[in-house]
Amino acid sequence: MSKEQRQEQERAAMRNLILATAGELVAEHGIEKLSIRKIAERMDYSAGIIYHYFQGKEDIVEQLLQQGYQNIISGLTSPAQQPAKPLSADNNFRQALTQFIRMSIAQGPQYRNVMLNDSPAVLSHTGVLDEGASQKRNAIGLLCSHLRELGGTASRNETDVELTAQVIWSAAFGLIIRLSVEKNLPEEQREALINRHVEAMLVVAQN
Amino acid sequence: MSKEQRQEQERAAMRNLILATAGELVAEHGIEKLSIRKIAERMDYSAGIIYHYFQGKEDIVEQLLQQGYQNIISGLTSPAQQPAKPLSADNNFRQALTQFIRMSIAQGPQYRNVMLNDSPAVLSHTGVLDEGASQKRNAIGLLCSHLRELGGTASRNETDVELTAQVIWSAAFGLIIRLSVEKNLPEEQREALINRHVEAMLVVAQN
Amino acid sequence: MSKEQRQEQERAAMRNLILATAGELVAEHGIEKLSIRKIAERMDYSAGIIYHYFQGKEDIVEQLLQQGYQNIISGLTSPAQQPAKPLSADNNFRQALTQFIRMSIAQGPQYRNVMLNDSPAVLSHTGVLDEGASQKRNAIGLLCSHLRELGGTASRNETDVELTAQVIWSAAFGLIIRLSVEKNLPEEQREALINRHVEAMLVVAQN
Amino acid sequence: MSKEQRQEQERAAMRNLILATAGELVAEHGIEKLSIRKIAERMDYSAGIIYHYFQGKEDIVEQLLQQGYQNIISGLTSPAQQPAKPLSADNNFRQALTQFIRMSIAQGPQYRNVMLNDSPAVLSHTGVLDEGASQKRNAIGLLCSHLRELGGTASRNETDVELTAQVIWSAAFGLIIRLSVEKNLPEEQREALINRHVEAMLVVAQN
DNA sequence: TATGAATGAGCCTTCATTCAT
DNA sequence: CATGAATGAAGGCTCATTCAT
Repeated sequence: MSKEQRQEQERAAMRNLILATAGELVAEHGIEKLSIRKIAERMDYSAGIIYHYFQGKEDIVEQLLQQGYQNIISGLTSPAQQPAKPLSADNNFRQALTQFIRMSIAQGPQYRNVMLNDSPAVLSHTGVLDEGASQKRNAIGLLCSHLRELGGTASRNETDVELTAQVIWSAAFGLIIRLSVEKNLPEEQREALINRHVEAMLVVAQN
Repeated sequence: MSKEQRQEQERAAMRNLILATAGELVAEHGIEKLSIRKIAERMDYSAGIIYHYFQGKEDIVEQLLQQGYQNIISGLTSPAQQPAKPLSADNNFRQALTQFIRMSIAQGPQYRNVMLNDSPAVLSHTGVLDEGASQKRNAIGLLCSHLRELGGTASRNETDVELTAQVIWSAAFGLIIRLSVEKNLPEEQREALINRHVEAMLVVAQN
Repeated sequence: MSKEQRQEQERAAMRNLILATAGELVAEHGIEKLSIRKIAERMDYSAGIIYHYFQGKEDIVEQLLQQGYQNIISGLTSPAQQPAKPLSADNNFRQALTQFIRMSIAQGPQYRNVMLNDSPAVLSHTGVLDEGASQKRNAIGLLCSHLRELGGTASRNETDVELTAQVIWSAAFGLIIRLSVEKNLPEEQREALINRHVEAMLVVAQN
Repeated sequence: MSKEQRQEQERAAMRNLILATAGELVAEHGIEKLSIRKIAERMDYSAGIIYHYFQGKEDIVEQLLQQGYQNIISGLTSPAQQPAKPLSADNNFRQALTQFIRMSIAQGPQYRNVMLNDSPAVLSHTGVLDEGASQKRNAIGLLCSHLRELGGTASRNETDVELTAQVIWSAAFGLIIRLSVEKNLPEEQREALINRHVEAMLVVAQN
């Protein structure tokens, strides 16, 4: 058993090494330029060996996207779940949204790769606009909680809350993508935009 | 002259056919998979002939993007410039924003190709987040006008107005992209999201 | 008749234009890079028309070489045949050889193209080393005359004179080619080499 | 180790096979017509494999030239350095020059490829006409030694000796190239020309 | 006479993938 | 487990040549 376990572990380690290396290359040159050979070359392995650990290039790309998705998800939810010190509802919202934006930007190019991918397989993990998303997506669910906490929600039914959360989420998404596309903006302008965005969304949330 | 005209026309027709075919392929498999050979194959022509009409692949891609860009631009400005009957400021804003969203969506995949392209050449036409964008981008400039009209602007300086316009623009951008990625949403949900978005942005604009 | 003549003349003019243009291109980029399209482009004609005047690329190249050969030949013989003022036999030889070298260099790249071409067709015009060349090649014949004039020939039979002429000719040829290959030599060095060469060959001729 | 060695050897063998095949093709159709595909085709391999052994076409051509260059160099220097039995200065010169000519001719087409190549990279190894070449080129240096030994040098300064060596070298070069271009000369004529050339150059050297 | 459309072959190169070892 | 040889397809591009007009 010990032997089998070790083998299993080594296999997993190799798979991770491959994925990590692939990730680096994607980050550097974009997913379209990714090639098995380049992965192997950077790992100082031969190209053939990769086929012992993955079925082919598609397999690797798929795993990469899923992994990317998990990073994104975990990056989003964990901090929000731990508001070290409960602040006012306003500030809770501000902090959660800001963190959402900053964490997403921090993901780098992977965020774009994942969130702009429209293959059904990926979308089943990343879709947020369908009715009922608040149940399936932590991010939307969390936003709904914030909205309820902020009170302007008295007159709203559940559907309305969810729609508002989706609108806020996609607004943030737009800013994140835009900042990633217009990648040469001065730091100050980026900050100003994020701040103005958060304030604007707070107004939406309160209304 | 008639002859020359006909020739010129045929030449233009061929160029358009090539661009259209390229457009199809891009819509189907993404711009990265576009290849001269595939264009020719789908047109039932030999690959070489394409070099009679374009200088190379780059040329084609560029034309494709510019064409896309021009559609987008014209889609944006013209309707807003013709508010058939001046309505209330509120409704003006609602209508302009809704049209902006719908027109962008109507562009189809080309909108994504253009607006997510981060090459400097394209960005010089599509960038909207830098300081001073209200002077260079009709869309931002128009939004600024709307914001001033809506009054909540009393306390705002010019910079603030621009920032708000940029925040609203990128929020709409996020929704548009999201709707294009999550392309299988039910019609009703799409409508609900757009409506909720417009109302939310109105609140932002008035505030 | 007048009409036919005119046509014939125009046809010849066009052929010459094509050959001249091809010659330019060869001089600029080497014969290997010559292409029908580039000829046509530089002439501001379409590529197809060239096939009205020549059978194909090979045809053009062949004509070009022959023309080049004729330039070379005419360059060589005419000045030597007109020693304006008869000098001493020594100086006659010096002048003839120097002119041979300078004229050949003046031909530019065409000299190399022609004289290094080893196709039978070209060789039948440019070969100088076979027995009896003094009868068929003006250059060798002329050198033989000079050798006889210079006297050291008393002890030589005809074959020996021809061999000596061929040795001198190929020695000059070697210098010419070398100067064309080592194209960045300082002017002074070139002159020094030519002078030393001529003096050396004079010694050979006198001996 | 045995295994590694074998692999290394096989790799080298393949590289040599490629270079040899390339050499054949160059000899047959000239270096300008050389193509990766043709090399592979003649080897009964696929074109791609060649990129396992060489970085690209340029790499192959370079190796080919260097190989040719080294053959030429080694052919030149070694015999001259081993005058088995010191003969008279006259005969030393005769033997050295004859060997130089015969060895160069023995190189076959490669000699032409190398010595007529005017790219700076190659010229830096093959240039012989610049001032000071006697220090950098064994062939010229050796000729200078011979010239000094032959005595006629009393009245010559160093520059003059070098120039004479260069003139003799380029004369031999001319004969070599000419014999390679006029490749169908009868054997006897070739021999007669070489002999006459050597005698003529001896006169130059002695004078 | 002259054009421009069109083709098919060829070029160099990269790549995913397979396989014997 | 790991390698390196090998292939076949694909990609961008240039070219000689043909042909209808």
